[in-house]
Amino acid sequence: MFKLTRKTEYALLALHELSISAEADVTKVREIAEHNQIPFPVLAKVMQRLARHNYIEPTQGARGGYQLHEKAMTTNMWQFLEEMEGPQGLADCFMEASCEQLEFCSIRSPLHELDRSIRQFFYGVKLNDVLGRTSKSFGAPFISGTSL
Amino acid sequence: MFKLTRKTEYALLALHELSISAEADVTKVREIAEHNQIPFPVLAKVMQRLARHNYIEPTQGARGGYQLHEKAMTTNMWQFLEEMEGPQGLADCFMEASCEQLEFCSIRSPLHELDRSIRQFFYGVKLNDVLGRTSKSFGAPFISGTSL
DNA sequence: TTGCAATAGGACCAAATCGGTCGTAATTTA
DNA sequence: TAAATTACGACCGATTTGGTCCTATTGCAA
Repeated sequence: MFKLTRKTEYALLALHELSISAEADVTKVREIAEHNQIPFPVLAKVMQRLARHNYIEPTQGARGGYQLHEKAMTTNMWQFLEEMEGPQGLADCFMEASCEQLEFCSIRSPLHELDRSIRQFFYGVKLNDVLGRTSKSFGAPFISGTSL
Repeated sequence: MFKLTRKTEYALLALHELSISAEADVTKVREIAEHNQIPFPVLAKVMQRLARHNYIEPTQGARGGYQLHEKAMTTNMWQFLEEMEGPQGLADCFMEASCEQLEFCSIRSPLHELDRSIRQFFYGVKLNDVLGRTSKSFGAPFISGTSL
């Protein structure tokens, strides 16, 4: 239920590699693929997706490659995950509008509450945190109003 | 990435229905299936799984059915999810032991930290909370040590 | 004791998702 | 022009998921 897809892992690895290379450098996909043992064609498409969402800047042609968009590093993880893997949520009825038995669903309201607090949690995590460029700890999240 | 499987939803619906019926009653799977528009054979197996993990108590034979184990209501959601859907984690290397490039992985440590804090979050959510039998709110979880 | 209603559980299937390959354009440098 | 690189769609195989079907097994009740 919580596993990152392979492509999201690849995206994180690639962003990490870009983040530790000199800002002025363009890095070739092939290099990143080799360093991280990722099949080149797969990573290539991951990079295109990252570029479409402005996490990185492509340079085409020979001597081309990608550069990091620094501002992407402060993006929160929920947005990142949705841009990498599509709309997220505990249940379809929290993403698409419809569920036939919406009105009869006995657990919708508490589940929706849980869904919201998961989102809140991930809003607070920035890409930077996950790329290990800070020494910050996520700490132990807690639920206000409930006993742990 | 975060979606509950259908079977987990079914399990929650069933537990909810058992939780609002009289304690002494045994409830038939067929009833629960009809009330919630769940295919009977599917729900039947979900119930068996719930029983195996002691969330409910089966009574076999004619006039049989299931009863809620009250103590299950205080089970935390992480345990519940793992018992319904199997081992959970952000990446395989946090569940199974091995990953070929473990030592080279540049993002393992921060991801592991994130994984841990997600677990902590779900440890704090009890089945009771998700079944809507309390009016508790999950509140907004936060990450200590990071700026939101 | 026989028949029915219920849980127990395995075998199987179709659809969706996921991870990956391949082929072909478009773009830029040398 | 040739080579290197990103851009992108079509396709494939494996796995997961949601579901059906069939056959025990158990226990109540006529």
